Amino acid sequence: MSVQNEQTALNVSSVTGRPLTKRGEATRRRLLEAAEHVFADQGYHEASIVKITERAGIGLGTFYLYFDSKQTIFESLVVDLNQRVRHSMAEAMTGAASRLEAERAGFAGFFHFTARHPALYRVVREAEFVSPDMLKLHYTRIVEGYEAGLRRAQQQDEVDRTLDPEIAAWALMGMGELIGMRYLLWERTADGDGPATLPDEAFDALMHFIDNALSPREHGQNSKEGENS
Amino acid sequence: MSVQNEQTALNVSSVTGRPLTKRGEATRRRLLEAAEHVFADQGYHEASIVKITERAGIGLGTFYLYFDSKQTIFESLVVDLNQRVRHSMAEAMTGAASRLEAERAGFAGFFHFTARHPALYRVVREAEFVSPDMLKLHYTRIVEGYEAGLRRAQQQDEVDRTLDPEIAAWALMGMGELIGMRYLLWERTADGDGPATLPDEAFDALMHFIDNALSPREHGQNSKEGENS
Amino acid sequence: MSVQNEQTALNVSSVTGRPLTKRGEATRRRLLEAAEHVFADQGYHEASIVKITERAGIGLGTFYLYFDSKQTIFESLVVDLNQRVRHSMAEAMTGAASRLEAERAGFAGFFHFTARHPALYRVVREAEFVSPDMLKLHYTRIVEGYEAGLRRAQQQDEVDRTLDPEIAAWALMGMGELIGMRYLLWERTADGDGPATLPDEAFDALMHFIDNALSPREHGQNSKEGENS
Amino acid sequence: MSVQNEQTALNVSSVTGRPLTKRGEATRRRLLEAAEHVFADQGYHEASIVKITERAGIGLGTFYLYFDSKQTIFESLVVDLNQRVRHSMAEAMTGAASRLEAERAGFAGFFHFTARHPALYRVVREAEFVSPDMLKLHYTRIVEGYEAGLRRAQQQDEVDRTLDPEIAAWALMGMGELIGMRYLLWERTADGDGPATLPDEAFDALMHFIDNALSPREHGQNSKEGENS
DNA sequence: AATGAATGAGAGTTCATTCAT
DNA sequence: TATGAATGAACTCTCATTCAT
Repeated sequence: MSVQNEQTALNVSSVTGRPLTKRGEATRRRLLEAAEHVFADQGYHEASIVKITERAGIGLGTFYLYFDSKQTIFESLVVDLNQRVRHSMAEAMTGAASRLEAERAGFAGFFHFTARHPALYRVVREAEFVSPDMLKLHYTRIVEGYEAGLRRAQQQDEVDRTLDPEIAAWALMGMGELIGMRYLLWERTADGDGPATLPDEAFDALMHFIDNALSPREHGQNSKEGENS
Repeated sequence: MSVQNEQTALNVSSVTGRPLTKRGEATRRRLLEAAEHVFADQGYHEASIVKITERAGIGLGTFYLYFDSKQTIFESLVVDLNQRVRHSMAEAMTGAASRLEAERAGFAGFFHFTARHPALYRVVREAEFVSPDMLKLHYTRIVEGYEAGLRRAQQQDEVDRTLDPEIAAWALMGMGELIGMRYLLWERTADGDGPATLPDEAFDALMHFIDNALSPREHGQNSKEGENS
Repeated sequence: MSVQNEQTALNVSSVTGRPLTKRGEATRRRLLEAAEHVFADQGYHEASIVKITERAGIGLGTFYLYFDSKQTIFESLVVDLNQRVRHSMAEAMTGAASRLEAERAGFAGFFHFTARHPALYRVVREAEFVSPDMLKLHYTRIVEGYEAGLRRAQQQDEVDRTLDPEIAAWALMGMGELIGMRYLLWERTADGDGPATLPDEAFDALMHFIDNALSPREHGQNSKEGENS
Repeated sequence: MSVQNEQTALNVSSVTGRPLTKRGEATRRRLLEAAEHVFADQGYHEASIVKITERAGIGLGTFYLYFDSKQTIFESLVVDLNQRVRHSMAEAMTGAASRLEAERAGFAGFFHFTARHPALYRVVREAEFVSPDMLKLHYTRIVEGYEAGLRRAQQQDEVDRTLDPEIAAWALMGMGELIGMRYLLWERTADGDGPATLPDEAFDALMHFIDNALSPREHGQNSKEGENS
C-alpha cells in the first residue's frame, strides 16, 4: 500500500465507497478517536459500539455509515496507529548524525508515542486475537523500515556486518514491545496516568544493551557457531 | 506462591475451599483438560462454559462446583502453563557448562515448547487482555529466573558487568516472544502444521545477536553515555 | 373512488396535496416504477426506501416529498395493480357471445396476467398483511364486477337462478386464486421462468367444474336444503 | 412425514435434538400457543420473540432452548395448525352417510376451526411470504386427502366422473379459503370477536354451489370442450 | 425541488450464571 | 455430587424517518 493510497483511504467511506464530505470526515475522525480510547481502556471485547458512539457524542446508527462493524473500526484503528507510530519514529530519527544517535532517537520516539497513546500497545497486541492479519501488517511494516536502516548502517560499518539484519530487526522490535509494556503500561495507575516516557536509567540501560549487540567488534571473533538443539 | 501451594491447589475446591474427594478431583481434572483444549482452539471469548463441560462430558451446572467463573478456570490454566514452560526451559538448561551454552539451551527450550504447544501459548498471550495480573505473574516469574542467571554470570565475568540485568532480562524475553511469534506461529499452515522449532539459521543468528549484547567487551569503551530525548 | 379520481390522483402530491409540476410528476412516476420492481423482487419487508430511491436514481430525502411513508407508496401500487388486472380481465371478456364464453375469457385474462406478472401479483397478496384495507378493496372490486355479471346471466337463464351470486362470486375468485398459485406460481423455476398461462388441460378441467356449478339444472332438484352443523 | 414422525417430533427439542422432559414439553407448548396468538394478532413481522415469550410468561432466553429462530417457531406452528385443522375436518366427516353429507361436514369442520383459530388463516397465508415450502406442504396435505375422497366418490357415482379430481380439490380448497376470509375474518371486530362459524345462509349457499359442481349430471352433456385462449 | 448525514427505537440473538431437582 | 432448564442483561445491527443544507 503506497503512501498515496494510505492518504486517500481516509477520504472515502469504507461502507458506501463514496468520498466523504468535510462533515463526514470529521465524524469519521471522532469515531476513530473515541474508539482508540475505548479499546485502550476496556479492551476489544469489553468495548461496544454504544460506548464508542457515546464517547464520540454521535448517534448509534451513525456508526454504521462509516464502519461495517466493530471489527472494521478496530482494523482501521490499527492501520491508523501504525501510520502514526511510524511517523513519530521517522520524525524523531530525522537528522540523526550517526547510527547510534538514530537508534536512540527511534526508540525514544517509539516510547514517547507509546506513553502518550497506550492504545497503540493494547490495540495492537490484542489484534493478535481479533485480526491476526492486521497484526502481521503492523509489525511487518515497522520491521521492514528497521531492517533497511540496519542494512545501510552495515554497509557503512556502523553495525556489525556479521549480524542478520532481519533477525536483529525483529529482536529489537521485541525488546521495544516488552520494555514498553513493563515500564510504561504497567506503571500506569488506575486513573490512566502514567510516565510520559521511559525513565532515563531504563532507557540508557536499554540503549547500552542494544549498542553492545549492534556495534562492530574490533576483532572477527564473533563468527557464528554452535547448533540449535 | 510456593511450589507446595501450586501442587496442593489441585486438591482443594476453589469454590468451597474444602478438600476434594477422589471423584471430585477427577472431575476437576477433566474440566481443566477440556478447558485447555477449548481455550486453545477457540480463544477466551469464543470459548464457552457449555463447550468446556460438553468436552469434559460433564453437566453444565457441575462446572460451578469447581470454579467460580470462566475467568477463574482460565487463570488456573495460565498458572499451569507457566509452570510447564518454565519447567521446559529449566530442564533444557540443566548441565549447561557455560553462560553461553545455558543461554542457547534456555532459548531452545522456550522455542521447543512454543512450537509444540502453539495454541497453549496463545492462551498465555491472551491473558494480557483477560487477566492482566496473571500475565504479569507469568512474565515476572520467567524474568526473575533470567535476571538471577545474568547476575551470577556477571559475577563470573561471563556477562558484561556494565549491563543492567533487569533490563537485559526483559529485553531477552521480548526477543524470544516476538521471534517465536514471527518464525513459529506465523509459519503455521491453516491445518495447524508448523515448524517443530526455530530454523537453525534463525536460531543461530539470534544467539549471535544475544552473544554480542551480553559478552564482556575487552575495553571499557561501552560505558553508558548520552541522554534520553 | 371514481375513475376520475384514480386518474387525477397522479397529478397531485400525496404529501402536500398540491398539484405537481411536470418535473415533479416525472419524479413520482420514477419512484412508483422503482417501487414496483423492488416490492415485487424482494417483498414488502425486505424492500427499503433506500433500495427504491437508488433504483429510481433519486435522493433518499426526495422520497418524502412524494409519499408519506413506505406503506403509502405500497398502497398506491396495489391500487395501480388492481386497475391493471381488472383491465386485463375486462378486455379479455369483451365481445364474448355467451355467459360461458365470457367466463372462460375472464379466467383466461386473469391467468394471463398472473403468469406474466407473478411478482406483481405477489404484491397484491402481500397486501393482506401490510394493508388489509387495500386487499379488501382489491378483492371487493373484482368480486363486484363478477357478481353483477352473474346476476345478469341469471336473468337470462344462463346461470342457475337458485345460486346466490355473491357467494358464487367469492367462490369463483377463490378458485382462481388458488389454482393460479398452484399451477402458475409454484411451477416457476428458481430462474423466474414459468408457464405463460395455465396448461390447457387444467384450464379446461377448471372450466368444466365451473360450468357444472353455474349451469341451470333441468329440474328443480337443486333447491337449497340441509343444515349447517 | 408419517403420523408416527409427526407425533414423536413433539417430544424432541428442535435445537439440541434431545428428548424433552415433561417440563420441557410443557414449555414448548406454551411457546407455540403464545406464538399462535401473537402471529395471528400482529402478523409475522410485527410479532417479536419478546412478545411471544412475554405472552407465554417465559424468559426471553428460554425461547432459544426450544426454537432456533422466529422463522423456526413459525414453521412449527404451521405444521401444528395443519395437523389440527386436518384432524378437525376428519373428525367432522367421520360417520357421514353420503358424499354430500361428508362434504358438508368437512367444510363445516374447516369453518369451525377457522372461526375459533383465526391464526390458522393468517399464519398459513402469511407463510407464502415467510416460508413458501411450509405453505406448499400445508395446502398439499389437505388437498391430497380431498382428492382421494373425490376419487372414491366418483367410483361410487356420487361425484361427476368427468371431473378432474385434482383440479376440483384445489378449486374447493380455494373456495373455502376465500369464503372463510370474507365471512369469518373480515367480520371480526377490532376486539378479536367474530362469528363462531359461517352464517347458515352463506354456508348453505356455498354447499349448494358445490353440490351443483360435483353432482353427476343425468346426461353426458358435460363433456369437456373449448380452447384455452 | 432535492439531498444525504444523522438518528434511535427496536429487532434477533448469545451465554455466564443460578437454582430447583 | 450432579444436573440442565431457565434467566435477562447486553450485544450487534437495521432502517424508516427527519432536517439542515
